[in-house]
Formats: sequence, C-alpha cells, structure tokens
Amino acid sequence: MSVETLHRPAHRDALVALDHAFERGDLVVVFGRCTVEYDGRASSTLGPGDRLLLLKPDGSALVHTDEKRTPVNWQPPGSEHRASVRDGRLRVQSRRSNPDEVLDVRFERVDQISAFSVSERADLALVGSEEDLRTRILDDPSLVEEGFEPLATERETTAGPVDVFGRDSDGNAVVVELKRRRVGPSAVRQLQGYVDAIGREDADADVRGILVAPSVTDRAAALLDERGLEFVSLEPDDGAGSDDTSRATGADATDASESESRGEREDGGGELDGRED
Amino acid sequence: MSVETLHRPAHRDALVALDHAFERGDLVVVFGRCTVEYDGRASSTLGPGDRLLLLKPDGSALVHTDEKRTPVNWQPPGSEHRASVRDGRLRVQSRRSNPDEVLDVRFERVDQISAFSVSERADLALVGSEEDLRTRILDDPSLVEEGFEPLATERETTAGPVDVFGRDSDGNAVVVELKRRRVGPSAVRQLQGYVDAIGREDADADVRGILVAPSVTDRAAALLDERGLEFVSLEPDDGAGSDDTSRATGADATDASESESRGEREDGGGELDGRED
DNA sequence: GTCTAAATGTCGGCC
DNA sequence: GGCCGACGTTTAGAC
Repeated sequence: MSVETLHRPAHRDALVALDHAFERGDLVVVFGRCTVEYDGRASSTLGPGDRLLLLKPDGSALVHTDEKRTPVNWQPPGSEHRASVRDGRLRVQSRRSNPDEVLDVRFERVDQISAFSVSERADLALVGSEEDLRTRILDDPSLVEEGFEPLATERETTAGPVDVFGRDSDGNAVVVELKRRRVGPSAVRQLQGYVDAIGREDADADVRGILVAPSVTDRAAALLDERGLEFVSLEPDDGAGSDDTSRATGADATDASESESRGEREDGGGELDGRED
Repeated sequence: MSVETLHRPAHRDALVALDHAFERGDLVVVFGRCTVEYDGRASSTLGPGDRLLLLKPDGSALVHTDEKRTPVNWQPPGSEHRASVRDGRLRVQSRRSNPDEVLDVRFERVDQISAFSVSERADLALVGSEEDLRTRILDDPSLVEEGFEPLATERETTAGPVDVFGRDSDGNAVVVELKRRRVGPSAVRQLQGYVDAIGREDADADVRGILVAPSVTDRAAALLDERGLEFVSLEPDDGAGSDDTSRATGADATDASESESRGEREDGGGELDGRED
C-alpha cells in the first residue's frame, strides 16, 4: 500500500506508525496541537497550537502553520529524527551536528498521522537563471556592447570570481557582472570590488565595470554614476516564449467536462467570479 | 470536526473536498502522483512523480518531494488557488500577480486529501539575531573598543544605513557593521561602502570602519587588511546558557514511561547507538 | 569538510 | 506599492 493513515490515534499508536514509517523511508505528515522548541544557531520557543509536521526520509523536518511559505521551524536534510512517547504524549525530536541543532515537537493532541511511500522521481527543468544570461552573452557579446570580446568566465580575482571578463574594442579590460533581476547597491559594490581587484593586478590597465541586469534601483544608479561604472539593461530569458497564449485559447478544452473551485480566504467581501479561464 | 480526510478519492470527490476546504480556510494536504508546471520569474517543468501538495489559506502553495527542506515548486502567500477537474483528473492552479506567476499541478492519481482546520496561534520568540548584537553593543560600547561612543543606529548614508555610527576616544568617526555569523568579502565591501560614503560627506574627517562578527574568512581578512579596515570578534548570544546541560542529565526522565524510535534512511551501513539522550 | 555566490530565495521594516 | 537588508536563509559548486 502506498498510504497509511491514522485518524486521532492514541499517542502510543502514533509512535508505532512513525516507527514503521521511519523504517520504510516514508514521507510522514503529522497534524495536531503541539509545542515546538528549537535550539541551535539561534533558539526559539513556540507555545501550543495546531501545526503540521512534515518528516522526510532524508532527515528534513518542517513545522508549518496556516501561514507563510517558510516553515515556522525546521531541521535541514541530514538530521536524525527520533520519536518517543513521554508522559503519554507523542514527542518528535530531530537532531543534527555541525552545527549542533535540535528541534523538539511535543504533541498535546494528534489529529492525524499519515505515511506516504514515495516511489518515483523526475528531475526539475528550470529556465531563467543567471546561467542563461551568461550563455546568451557568450553567444552574442554585442548584447553587452558592440565590439565586446569575452575572454573568460568565472575569472578569479582577490574579490572573488568575475562573471564575464573580456576586452572592449579599444583593448580595455572589461568586468561584467550579471544579475537576473533588478539590482540594488550591493551588486554595484560587488562589481566595484572586481574592478578594484583587477586594477590592483595591473596598475596601468584601464578597467571598465559593466553591470548587466534588467534594471537598477535609483540608489544603485547613483552609485554606478559616482564610481564611473556602467549599466546595460538585459532581460532574462523567460523560456516561455509565445507558447502559453495558445494554451489560453483553449486548445485542450474540448470534450472535457470541467468543474472549478477556488481558494483563498475571503477576509473582506471579495466576490468570486465564475469564469472558466 | 477538525480534520477531514479522503483516502484514494475519485478526482471529482477530491475537487468537492478542496472546495469545502478553501471555503473554510483549511490547511490542505494532497498526496498523489502528479506533474507540475511553473511559470513566472523563472519557469520549470516537473514530470510525473509522487509528491505532496500543501495549500494554505493565506494563498501559499508548496510542492514537496521526499527530499530537501525547500519545496521543489511553490507559490508565495497571496496567491489564489483554484481547483478543477479536467479530463477526469484533479488539477490545482495557483496564480498571483506582481509578478505574474502560475503554478499548475495536475494529478494522475490522488492517494489522499486532508483538510485541517487550524485554530489557534502562538507567537515565536527568537533569540540570537543581529538586533541582539546591536542591543548588547549599545549596552556596553566597550565591546567594540574602549572609549567608543555610539551616536546613532541605522544612520543614513548614500550607501545605505550604517548599523552603528559613533566616535572613538580621539574623536574620529567610526562606522560599525554588525554580522551575527562568520563573514566573507561581501560584508567587507559593504563596510567599505559606508566608510566611503561618510568620507564623501566630510572630506576632512578621518573615518574608521570596524566589522563586528564572530569571525571572518581568509579572503575577507585579506580585504580588510588591504582597505585598512578593522575587525572585532564578538559572538552572538545563544540564549541557551547553561540551561540545557541540566536537561541532558535527565531531570525529567523519572517515572515517565518512554518508548523510542528513530528515522533516517540508512543508505550506508550506519549504526544507531541506543542511548536515550 | 570550508568557502563562495545564486535564488522563482522569503520576510519584515520603512518610506 | 518599491526599496533595502537580514535570515537558524538553503542550495549548489569549487577547492
């Protein structure tokens, strides 16, 4: 069987289920009222409340509330989960070392515990990263500037590796820093660091610094200006193209019966529109 | 009732359950075999596989596999979830704008769907932040240097706000940058930016830059040296103190009956030690 | 292991 | 809302 679920189990039964799940390498979800303590790089305490505990076979642990994308508490992969019953209550601890960290979840009430056996995997194909930007620039250096000639990527300097290093048509050294989204002053400082570093390598050289990004903030623009650095606007590749307009035309909405529903808490008087795309 | 669960439901029944859950503002977990598509700031595709979909009433959506702390795909809070059945299969879409992003989860098989009504909340108390560091330094400025006098926190400069700004016993301006953990070159560049900015405000002033952190990397140390900046070692407060040693002695392990179990997949021949603390 | 920088980062604070 | 910087960031890659 692929799923094993206990509804409102006795804490001792929950422990047995966890035991099984750990042995089988299952993905486990526990929902109930609990307190959470964490101690490690920082430390925190969470009073009693309803939360969802997700335990993964790779040693990750996540405590989620009904809000936020980020878990309210967690333990990274490689941690070791341990379940126990103390004073008649289910307790899940997750420890790791380097750094030493402990997560301690004590349940007052267990509403449900489910163990899922995860079989297959498929790799994620992601498009639109900084790597894409670099590829495009190496393909067409004129995106940076007419006559720009890339010489190296990840060129090492005392300030760290430069994204793209090259020369302009006048033979000046050019440092290119790539960012996939709108940038603030930190990117300018990073670029400045590279330009300075290359400048120190060869005191006679004229080193230009070019920031390539979709756009810059006002403060960043001022800093660029102040430091005599340059900016080239370049959007990251969506990877989407004109493909999804065709999807919107309803190419696959032919004989299929379709029902819909929506979900986001309506705190105000929001009305749902009933359109089907 | 607090929990509502369907085991291996028909896709149409799953849709009805989702509908209910969305209306009630429940936390929803769907486990099953699905494909995932994301398009927005980047875009990605995920082939068929067993995954866990977590839908929160605040509009967050998380797709988790059996690995990693980070979801393989997600949507941030404020998104709008929409469920439908198309071609007889459950489909959950989550959209948001600014930026426009879509997450599309299509289920081939739904193993389980659970809706949890989350009632109470409890606030998180966290210790060990950069804020703590600043408080401690304002309490005892000699932690930075004997005779250091803080004049302002978050003092604005063209390079951004300075953590702590003050004067030394010789009347020189002092810029203090705080980091709660070991720092690399970027923190040095940041400090340099502040020092430069203050230097530009008053060309006559002597401006010192002090980085306060637990430690620095070799590269950062070299940069500090090169720029004539200074470093003061200061650990963040754990908030733990000597408290947890007493816990380890087993003060609360008296008459309570305790059973244990552990969970982390044993890929190699790792042995478990049987100690109970 | 340590170090370094990217990320669909997320999140909170301030303007 | 945009901008800015912290974060128990996490993660991947290089050494």
